[in-house]
Parts: sequence; C-alpha cells; structure tokens
Amino acid sequence: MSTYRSGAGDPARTLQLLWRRLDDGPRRGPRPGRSLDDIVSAAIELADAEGLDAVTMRRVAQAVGVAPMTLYGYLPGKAELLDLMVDALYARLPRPDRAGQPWRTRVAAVARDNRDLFAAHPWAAEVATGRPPLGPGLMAKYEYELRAFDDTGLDDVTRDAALTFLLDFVRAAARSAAEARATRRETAQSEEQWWAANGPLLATVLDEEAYPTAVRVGAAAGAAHNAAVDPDHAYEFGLDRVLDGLAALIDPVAARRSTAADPG
Amino acid sequence: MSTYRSGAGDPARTLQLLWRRLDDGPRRGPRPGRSLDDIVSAAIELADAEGLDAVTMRRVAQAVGVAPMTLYGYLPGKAELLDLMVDALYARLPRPDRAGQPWRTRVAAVARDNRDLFAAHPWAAEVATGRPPLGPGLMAKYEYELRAFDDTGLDDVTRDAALTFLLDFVRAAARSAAEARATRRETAQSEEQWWAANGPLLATVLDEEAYPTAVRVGAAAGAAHNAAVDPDHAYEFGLDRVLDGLAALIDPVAARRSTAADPG
DNA sequence: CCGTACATTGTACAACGTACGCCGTACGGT
DNA sequence: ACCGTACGGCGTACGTTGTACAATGTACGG
Repeated sequence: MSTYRSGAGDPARTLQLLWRRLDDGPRRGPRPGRSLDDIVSAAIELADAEGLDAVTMRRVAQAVGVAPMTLYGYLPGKAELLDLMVDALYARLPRPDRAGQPWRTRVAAVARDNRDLFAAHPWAAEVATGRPPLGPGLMAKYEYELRAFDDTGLDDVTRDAALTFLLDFVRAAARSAAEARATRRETAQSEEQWWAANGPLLATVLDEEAYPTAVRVGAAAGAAHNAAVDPDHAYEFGLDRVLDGLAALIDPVAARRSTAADPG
Repeated sequence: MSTYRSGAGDPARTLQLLWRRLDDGPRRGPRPGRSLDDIVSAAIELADAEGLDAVTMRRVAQAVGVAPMTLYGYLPGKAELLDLMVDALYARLPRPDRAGQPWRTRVAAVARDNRDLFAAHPWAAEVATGRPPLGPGLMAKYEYELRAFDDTGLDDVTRDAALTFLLDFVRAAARSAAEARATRRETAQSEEQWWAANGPLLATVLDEEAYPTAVRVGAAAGAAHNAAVDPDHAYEFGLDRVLDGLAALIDPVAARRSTAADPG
C-alpha cells in the first residue's frame, strides 16, 4: 500500500531523463553496466506481473541484477522511475491513421486505446501525476489524440479541455476497475461470497423505511450487474455519456444519439 | 506515499463497525477508555489538518491520548479506520429538500455538494474503496442523491448508473486537484517557477515539426489557464459535459444547452 | 474478597526509500 | 607506460510504516 507519487525530485533532472539528455562529457572510470531503459523495462515488467506494490527499488534492482543502491546512479529516486515507466508506456501506444472517420468514431477509438492500455497495465492508472511527465511518449500521445478532434470546430483551448475530459474519464474508470479487482483479490472473496456473508446483517440494518429509494435502486442495480459495483458497465454507460456531452458541444443541432460508438 | 486502501479486513466486522453493532454482552474487566467515534474523529481532524499521509496509527493514537496498539482493541486495522472516516464524512453532508427544482439544477447541486466535500476534506477522494463502505453515511448519501433523478424517467438501473457517472466524475476531478496541489507543495514550485526552470530544455526538445498540434494547443491551453493543468477549469468544463451527456438521455429532444447549470 | 475477562501497552519484526562512505576500475595527462 | 583520480557499484544503516505477540493491570461477577 503506497501512494505512488511521481515527479517529486528535481523537475529539470526529470526532464533530462525523460528525453534521454544525459550529458555524456569526457568519460572517466568504469562504464555504466546497465542502461536507463534496462531499469525502466524491468520495472514495467515487474509492475505488469505483480502490480505497483511490487515495484520497490530492491525488487527492481534484483530484476536488473544489481544492488539496490546502484539504481540511484541512474535515477534520482523512485518518483522519476515512475515517470519514466509511464512515459515509456505512452510511447508504445498504437497510433493508426484515422483521418476520414467521423469525429465520434475517432474519439471513441482514443478512449478504447487508453482503456486497453490500462487493461494491460493497470498500475499505470494509479500513478499520480500532479504534473504530467512531459516526455516523448506523452508528447506523441498528446499530439495523436488531439488529432481525433480535427474538424470538430473546437478552438484550441476547448480541444485540450475535451481531451482532458475524455482521458480523465477513462482513467477514473480504470482506477475503479483496478480497485475492485484489488479488493476482490485481497479479501479473496467473490461478490457472491461477500453478499452471503454480509447479507443478513445488511438486511437487518437497511430498513426500507429509512432508505426506500436506495434499497430499491440498489437491489435493481445489483441484480442487473450481479455485483454492487460493475466497472465494465460503468465504463460503457459513462463513455456514451461522455461522447453525448461532447456532441452537445460539437454537433449542437443533432445531439440526440445515445447509441454506442461504432467500432473502428 | 501510501495507497490508502480501505476495507481489507473481515468485511462482516467492518459492517458491524460502520453500523455500530458492537455486541455488548455481559461487561467484565475495565471499560474502554475511549469510543470508536473518538478515534474516527481524531483521525478525520488529523487528515483535515495534515493530509492522509499524517494518518498513521501512531499519530492517531497520540491524538486520542493512547498507545498505538490500543487502537487495535477498537478496530481490526487501518483499513477499517479509513472506511469509518469516509462514512462519517458522508453522514455529515447537507441534504436540503430540492423537490420542485428541475432535474439539472438538482443534479448540479449534488455535484457541488460533493465538490465542496472534497474541497473541505481532500483526503476523502484518495481513499480507494473497491467495495464502498456500506455504512449509514453512505446509505443516506445514496438515498438523497438518487432523489436528484426523480422525474427524469430513468429506470432504476440507469438511475444508479447516472449517479455513479456523476460521482465518479467529481471524485476524479477532486483527485486531480489534490494531486496538483500536492505536487506544487512537494516541489515547492509554482507553475511559473517550473516553466522558468524547464522552459529552455523543453523548447529545445519540443520542435514544432514533430508535434505541431501538441505545441500549438498546449501553448494555447497553457496561456488560457496560466498553468499546464487547471483542475478548476477542467471541473467546470467537465461538469457541463456530464450534464449535457445526461441530458441526451433524459431530455432527448431538447438536448442542446451547454450553459452552466443554474444555482440552487 | 478473589478469580478472571478484558483493556492497555512495550517490544519486536519485516518491509520501505534512500543517505553515507568505502571499494575498485579504467581513462586522461604526462 | 604509468599513475592520479573521476566515477560506477554497493554494504550498511536509519527512520518510517502497519501490526503480531505476550505481559500488565484493572474492575466486575460470583
């Protein structure tokens, strides 16, 4: 359990690392035995396999085949490692040419790409980026995703806001999904087991007079999803709302479809 | 630097604690010197004053005037304490009667109440609740907030999804704001200082040929907000999109206003 | 009035990030 | 060719976290 904060160290040094602007002046003494990418790749593999909690400096060092403190010759600290991991992930995202497709299809595809990213690397959604890691990966991602709003008539400021809105939604959904999975794993209880264990107590305590709407709606939603929270359904529903909300801005006349976005 | 996870312990025990169903059989031996509420209140005060990082079992115990391990006589562990803190917060939320107002006003008011909650207690947005703490506070909140969708014509399952969508949005916005504040505090750098320190390097690295759209849009957005990220603006913009997105579902005919919701 | 149930707590442990300082290597200058 | 030194590597250690365990002391039921 750790709040995976990023970017705490010297920001200028972080930028140099992200863009690999290591000032290699006159070399003296032994050459570095590993590369920055070795470390970042090992950390990503570790996070993919065992989650962000497993990404400790000791574990990463072990994976790289080096003593823990050796890592500090390559990076200032763990915060920078997290930044580098996230930027490396962003750099790998697919960027197919979607010119010619309608904006809603393109924007939905951006959402899906991000969702896939978080599905493959759930830890990425947990890294807090108060100031985002302005590395080559994020820049390429930003450049590409902004193009999804080409021909929407949005001015630049609004275009940025629209993209932020979309990405924040996908990220929040990914966090919810990750939290739900983590809870299920930690308590080693499925949703059914939980209700079997707690239903009786809840029944005595949730009288319908005190919470009539909550009991009725909660029961209906629970029955529909077979769970108290259903991240997948929340994502599908939310994405449609997000796209409709953007459509109200982009196509103010015909903003009336609540169907799911077409595939791309 | 901690992933504030909640609800890890025995779920049944957690429920008993939330609803204060402590089985007080025949008393023997010394009476407890404090109450559960003493501990929860002290923890909330601590979190309000110094953030969630400051809420350690030792600090809470100190605030209550007791040895650290004494807390474990009242709660199974820290996860349950976090659950209790969140539920206590929810119980305190205002719940004015908003019958008669249009749905968009009521829903906007729900968003504002939640935003105010996270403004007063930023740590609440950081507590991960894979399975939400089904205590009296959350139930009262759920009951009240569902009523904001009365007369919208939404069925129960959709009503739950709509509320979840709205609350997830507000929470994500609060997290972004908290992260931005934390970053600014930790690096002790304002946005202007950051750009002064990193602008030169960024300029050499962000050539407009590689990222034409990104550079242009980023510059426009940065100039408009005086910052790379502007949580307040993201919230205002996002809330309008959220309401428009819900409107497309609720008022499919006249879904065309992108003005901010009226006050309530 | 005493035995016991229970609240309280001191100590301890395994993790974490990382500061500090020593070791040995291999290059630049001569 | 050689040596001084800059620099990569790392062993050890510190302060922090949540909490397990066993000892201590208190106040009630019989």
